[in-house]
Amino acid sequence: MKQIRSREAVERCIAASGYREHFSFDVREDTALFQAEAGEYIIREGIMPEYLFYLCQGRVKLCTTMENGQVRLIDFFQAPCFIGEMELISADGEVRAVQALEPCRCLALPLARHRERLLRDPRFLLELCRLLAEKNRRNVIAFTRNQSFPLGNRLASFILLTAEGDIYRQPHTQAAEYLGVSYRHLLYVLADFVKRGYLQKEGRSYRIADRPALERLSR
Amino acid sequence: MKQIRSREAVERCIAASGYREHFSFDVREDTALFQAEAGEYIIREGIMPEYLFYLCQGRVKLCTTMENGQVRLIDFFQAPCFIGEMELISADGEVRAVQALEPCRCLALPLARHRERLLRDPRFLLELCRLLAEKNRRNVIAFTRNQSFPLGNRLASFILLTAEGDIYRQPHTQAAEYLGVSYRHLLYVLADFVKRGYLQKEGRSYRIADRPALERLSR
DNA sequence: TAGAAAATATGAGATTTCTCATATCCACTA
DNA sequence: TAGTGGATATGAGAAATCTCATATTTTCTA
Repeated sequence: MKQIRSREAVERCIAASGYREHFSFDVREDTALFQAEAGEYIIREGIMPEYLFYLCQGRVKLCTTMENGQVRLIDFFQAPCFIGEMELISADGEVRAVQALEPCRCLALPLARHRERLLRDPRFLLELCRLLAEKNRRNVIAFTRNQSFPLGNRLASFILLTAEGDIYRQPHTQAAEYLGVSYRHLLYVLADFVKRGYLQKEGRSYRIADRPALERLSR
Repeated sequence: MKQIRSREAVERCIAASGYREHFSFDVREDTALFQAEAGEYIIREGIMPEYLFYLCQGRVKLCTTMENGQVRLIDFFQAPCFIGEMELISADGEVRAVQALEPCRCLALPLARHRERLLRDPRFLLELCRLLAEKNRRNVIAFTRNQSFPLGNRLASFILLTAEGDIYRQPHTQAAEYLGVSYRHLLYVLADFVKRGYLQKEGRSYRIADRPALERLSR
């Protein structure tokens, strides 16, 4: 992850993202700005992050490694949102990896200097409560909705969510895990999408060939 | 819901449940104690509660009514936990019903007098953040785990979770919705449980006849 | 108290999804 | 460079689950 030192760029991100409103003290001076390319890690699994991040541009995915070594996709987030806030508030839980899905910009507040203050800042904490409650609500809705649709629909959403431009390219193993279906079945439905002309296979990735169709399916 | 006025009973609940540790100010004096019987509502849908509750004994379920009038089960909670905290922090969201599954005792802090203070109390807010983060984690685990098991396993958990004593009696429509399967299929699997001797049908409710088997299934 | 609406129940056939077996391709390492 | 492990791929049959059709029973209400 590359730091962007241009003060002007930092200020622009801060101003455009509503970042400052989440705190009751002035965070501007100590806030750094990072740029992560697609595939790059913003938080590495198991390593307590040194910053509280605020994603102000881009999309990321959250993963964890299971006992058997398999990587499991957990969730997706898009700007604007905090990253690393779970690690901040409950230092006991495992640290899960956050990886950029496309070029991302993150504001970053160093925890070494601000952890204590954040954990005592009622404005920040109330904001966080609200965001967590909102996330909960979204999860419940997404989940209950998901359950009731066959894979075709959920896969369409997943492709649109994770595609970079027109290219879909996620490890099938992870995708199948995340979508809660067998590897085999995922391949069936992907093949079906190709047959219907929604996707075009290009080596080991897929090009979105009929975006409206996918959007219709994902509703 | 009946108020229990015995000061001694209130103090016992407060002491036994770790209630006071969630606040940085003294809540003891203003805290009331309520008793809810099975089936009774602790929070009614759409009506902003007048208290922040803290469940110190019993299990409850969270429901909401959808546009078409159907009632949808969302989640279950057991003591000790807050009830009505989502309504407190984000006053915009709809208020969802909380109903006792068995006799419950709830400590209750009147919001009229304490809302502002709670929303500015860093200790309470940090606690809440932690609980919400924990709930998130649990949800994610439950969701992803659920997805990968056939109904038999999930139904076993569901029966053990919602049974009152040895009697299972939930509206099939709600159960099917919650478990994410069709009404028809739920009935198939219930019939199968009866055939295998896990359950005994008694009129329109079911008696748990082989708890170990259900526990094994629910793992 | 008759009739309507909702919950319970069951059958039959169609879809979705799973398991297992097997083969190829690719990257990495000894 | 041969070999190993992992991801990709595909087939075949079985299991899980759905949809639709249709009764029966309960509950509510006019």
